[in-house]
Formats: sequence, C-alpha cells, structure tokens
Amino acid sequence: MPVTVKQIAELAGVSRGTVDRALNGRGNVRPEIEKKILAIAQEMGYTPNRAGKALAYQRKNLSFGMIANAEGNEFFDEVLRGARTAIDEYADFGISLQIAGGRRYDVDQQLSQLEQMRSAGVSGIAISPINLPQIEQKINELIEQGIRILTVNSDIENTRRLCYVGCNYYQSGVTAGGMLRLMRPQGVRAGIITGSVRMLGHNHRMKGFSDVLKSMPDSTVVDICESLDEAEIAYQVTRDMLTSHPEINTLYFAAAGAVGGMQAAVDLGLNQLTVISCDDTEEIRELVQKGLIQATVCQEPFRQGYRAMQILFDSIVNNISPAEEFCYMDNIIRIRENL
Amino acid sequence: MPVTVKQIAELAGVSRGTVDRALNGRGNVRPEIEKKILAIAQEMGYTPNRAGKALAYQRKNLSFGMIANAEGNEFFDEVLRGARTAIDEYADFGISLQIAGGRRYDVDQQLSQLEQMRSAGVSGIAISPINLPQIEQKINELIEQGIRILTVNSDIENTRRLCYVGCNYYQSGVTAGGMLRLMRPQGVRAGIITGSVRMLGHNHRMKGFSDVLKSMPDSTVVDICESLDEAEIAYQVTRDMLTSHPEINTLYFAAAGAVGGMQAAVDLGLNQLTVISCDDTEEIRELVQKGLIQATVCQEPFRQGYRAMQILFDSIVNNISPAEEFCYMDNIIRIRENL
DNA sequence: TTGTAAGCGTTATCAT
DNA sequence: ATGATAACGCTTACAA
Repeated sequence: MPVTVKQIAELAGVSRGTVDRALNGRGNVRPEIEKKILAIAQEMGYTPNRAGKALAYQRKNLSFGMIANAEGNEFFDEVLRGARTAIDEYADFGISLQIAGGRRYDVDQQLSQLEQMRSAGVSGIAISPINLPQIEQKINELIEQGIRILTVNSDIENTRRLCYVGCNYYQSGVTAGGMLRLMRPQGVRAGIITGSVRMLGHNHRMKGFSDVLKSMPDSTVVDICESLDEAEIAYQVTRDMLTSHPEINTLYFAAAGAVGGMQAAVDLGLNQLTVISCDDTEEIRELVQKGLIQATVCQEPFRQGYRAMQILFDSIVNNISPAEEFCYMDNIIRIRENL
Repeated sequence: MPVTVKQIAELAGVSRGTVDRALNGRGNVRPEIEKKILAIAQEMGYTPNRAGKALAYQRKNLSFGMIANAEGNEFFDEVLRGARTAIDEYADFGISLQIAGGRRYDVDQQLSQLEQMRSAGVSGIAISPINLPQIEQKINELIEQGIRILTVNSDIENTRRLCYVGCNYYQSGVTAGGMLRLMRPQGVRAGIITGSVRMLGHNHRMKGFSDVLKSMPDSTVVDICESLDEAEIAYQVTRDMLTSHPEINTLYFAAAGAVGGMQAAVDLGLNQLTVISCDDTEEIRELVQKGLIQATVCQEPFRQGYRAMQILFDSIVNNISPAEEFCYMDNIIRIRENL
C-alpha cells in the first residue's frame, strides 16, 4: 500500500499543502516542520503517485523541444518517431513536443531555433548540436535559465547538458571490425569511406574499426576518403579510391554514402569485396538484401528519440537526474537474414 | 486539447455517469442515447485520459500473473525482470504481479498454478505453457471465465489466448545460418545440438538453420543430437558426435547446452570449428569472449516479459486487443565486439 | 507560515 | 434508466 501526501500530513500533524511545500522545496515551511516531514516521507518510502501528478500537471501545459537539423533524413525521422511515441505516453501530463528541423550545419539557424524554444517557454530541449563554441555558449545560457538540455546523436563539450543520448561510435566501429574479423580473418586491405573528418562520431567509428584491424594478421587500412554524406561525392571518391588501390578487398562506410559508393564498386565490376556499413535506411537494406553489403551496424534511432524524451521527463517532472552521463544505444548487427 | 467525458456529457445533454456507462458498454442506457454518445465520442476523437483512469483503477486492486516454470534459470530471470519493470510502470493503477516458478515440465504443477491464479482473482496471465492438451483445456477454461491469457516464449495451440510473445524461432535459426554463410560460405559440415526434438521452438530453429545451409554450396547437416538442456548430457552427445564425424567443421547449438558441448570440443582439441549458439547467458558470453563461440543469436528476454505485461494491460485496462497474433522479438546477433 | 478548497478525468455507489 | 456525488493523489490559488 503506497504512501500518500495525505498520510504524511496526518502523521506530521500538518496539512497536505504544507507537506507538498516541504517535499518539493517550495519554501514557506518552518525548518523544524520541514525536517520532520522529510524524515517521515523518507522513512515511509514515499514516492509520488504518477497519476495524481499527471492530473495536476495538465494545467501547466509544459512543452519539450527537439532540435535536429536534418530535414527529410530517414534516420532522424526515426529519432523523431521515437520522441513522439514517448510524448504520446506523457499525454496525460499535458506535455507537448515542439520540433525544429531545417538545413544541416547552419549555425545561425540552430542558434535562432534555440532562442525560439526559449521564448516559447519549453521546459526541456533535446538537441543534435553543431559542435561549435557559439552553440556551447547558447546552450549554457538556456541551462542557466532553468531549461534542461541534453544532446542526441552527437555531443558537444563544455556545457552543463544533462547527458548524451546516442550511438557509441567507437564501439560501432569495433563491432564493424568484429564482423570483418569473422568474415575475413586475415589479409584485409580496407578502404574507409567516412562522412567528414570533421565529424567526431565518424572519426571514433574509424578508430574503433582500425583498432580491430590492427589485431588481425596481415591487415591494414589502405585509404580513407570523405563522402560528405552526398551520394554523388561518395560515388566519385569511392571510384577513385578503388581505382588507385586495386588491392582493396574490403570497404567500411563509417557514415552515409554506401549507396553512391557501392554503385562505384558495381560499375567497376568488383564483386568480391567485403562491405560493412552503418545504419539501416531503406537504401542500405536493399544493398544488404542484394548481397552487396554483408553487414550493417545500426544504432537504434527510434530508441534515441524515445530515451531523450524519457530523460527530459524524469528530470523535469520527477526531478530525477539521468543515471549516466552517456546513454549509449546498442550496436545492432544486421545481415540479410535478420534485416 | 483532449476531449473529456465531461465535455461529451454536456454536448449530449446527459450526466457523466451516463456517458461512462455508454462508452464502456455497462448497460442501462437508452439505446438512442447510447448511440448519440458514441457518435459524439467518435467524432470528437475521445481517448480516455490515462491518469484519470489510473486514479480510479487504484481501488480495484487488479493483479496479473506470470507462470514460468524455470526456477533459477538465467534466461527467465530476465523475462521476469522485464515483467516487473512493466508492472512498476503501472504502479499508479494499483496493479500487482504474482509470479509462479517451480520445476520444468511438471504438468500437474502448472495446472495447479493456473488454478491458484484463478482463485486469487488475477485479471490476466502470461504463461510459458507446457504443450499438452490438459494445459490447453485449463487455459480455455480460465479464458471462458474472463481471464485474459497470453503465451510467452513458447506457444500452445487450440486455445483462445490473446497472442504469443517471444522468439521467432525459425528466423532465429535463419539468422544463425546467415552468420555461418558469412563466416564459412561453403563446404560446411554441420553438427547440430538441440535441446529436445520434442520442443517445437528448437525444431523451428533447426529448420531455419538447415534451410540456409541448403542454399550454400557443398554444405550439409551431418548429424543432430539432443542435450536435454543438461551440461553433462550435452558434453557426452557432442563428444560422441564429433568423434564419429571427424569431418564436422561447424556446430550449431539450437538451445542451451553450449557450455557442455564446447567443453567436449576443447577436450578433443578441436579449435578450428565455427560455432554458433543461442542466447547470451553469462556462460555463453564467456565462450564468445574466449573466441570458442563466434556468434550467438539472442531473443530479448527482458522485452518478452515487458511486452507481455504491456499487452495484458492494454487488453484489460484499455480494452485494446494486440495488433498481431504473434508478437516476435528481434533476433539480435552478438559477437565478441558487441556483447 | 499554514490551512482550505477546488480542480484535473475517470469510475463507482447510491439515490431517484 | 439516469443523475448526483464522492473518491483516487497531487498541486495551487487564496484565505487566514
């Protein structure tokens, strides 16, 4: 039988209002009474009833924000779907979700989106931040004003963000390397196609992949090139790489770009390559289905969005801080048979 | 702004009580009024507020039951953990969980557990059933009396159970076969160690695995043996199999038994085997870590328990039937690098 | 500083 | 058959 505010009030010989003030540190309670109330609550193992809270919270009309600058990106659509699913589960708290999309890598846009969220009065924000000092500063400014902020999918330093929710990029690379180890245990000549060497996550993936490679006999990374996440560029750089390094027998796509890149391999008539990629967009799935990609390492985008909202909720509504600073998703291996 | 019973009542010109009776089919409402109310609710897109419901449900003191006869089984512990986690999230509905454990394969025990749940007045039961007619009959009897029942991890036929929640065994076998395809694309001579040929799930796994093997050049299943999920038996039958078929280069453990089986392989000095197993108990993880098992195909036990409770809840509290008759978990591939 | 009372949405009981 | 009312637990505006 769970303890209620009412019971605590009776035991402490005060009213429910006073208990509420004490429990939630709203002030205006005589210190000795406050102590007594907290002690009783502690001893009886009081946990607020979620339903009661929800009903009362409705009138507050809280809202959360999500900033992910990746218009029409299939991956981020999943993240958003996860976020919406979580928010739907908080419907009885009257919490709504504001979403800001837009172009990638546009600093001014992201700054103004943050500002707009602030003036809209959101209580918390999940953001996939551009890794620049101006953004750091703006984030800290909002946090200063009491807004809870966490990062999703990519992280940023020097801020007091609640936590990071997303891929463990290094381990993603290690896992890709592990699949390679099982498929081609030696004599690997790998070409890596990354998104951008300026993207921390992509670099961590490459590091993880390379670290595994180093432990394998007679295996090396031959070359690295950048796709900038564009199919045409991916096509060209992959084609160039494969042409100038005919010894390459393995490709690792550490970011988007597999579609363009594999087209190059097909055009060059290379069908003995071992290929590993990231994520499972529709296009990637097709390539896995066709056998052009042997395995792809995925990062649970849905859960990223879901967990992000869950953590904001716990922080704002229940005043519970995230258990870990880094909330990593699982690195899921997909092959043709378990797509 | 969500619609409430109160609003519907005003619009229909009746009291909240009447709306409640109409909406929940409790009877005692004039048919014309009932129709009108339902129409309004439909049109306005009424969905009951979860928090309000929770508060009201508290006094009902509902309870769910879980029957899994596998005392101290690491796998089922995870299923139970998932179930408990879900129930904790329904704490504000005042729902509790009754768990029945005990010995495996004891029909009388399971029958009496079902009976005990009934007399304890549970509203729903998740059961990992023994696949026998007596159990079928008992399950149908309870369902007849209004108790919602679903199966977890193993299924049973000829019942009106809500749905099955658990492993897609066939696809689990296919996935294992897929990993083999990537690691040893041809010339496979496979030995399979199953749990029991009387276990449907194990058979489906073998079928899936064999189907993939058939599509691979020069590959066959050499022999199949039963471990009965006991380490010592697994040791002996694996040892016998490997001794009488020295051509075996691949092992597939379609159930528990990998620990005993791999001990046999080690004792025989066979260290070039490709080995695939199921699940990720502590012992399996060790074997993967050591490199004796290359990959293991897991079935999300936590989520099985969690989903089972979620489906019971939706059925009982929200009167929503499960979307699919088969609620399959994902088949997760684990290798050393993403354990 | 503290208490009172109303309100959130749903359900159940008791009158009518 | 229907309506009125209270109850669930929490928050808060207002009164004392």
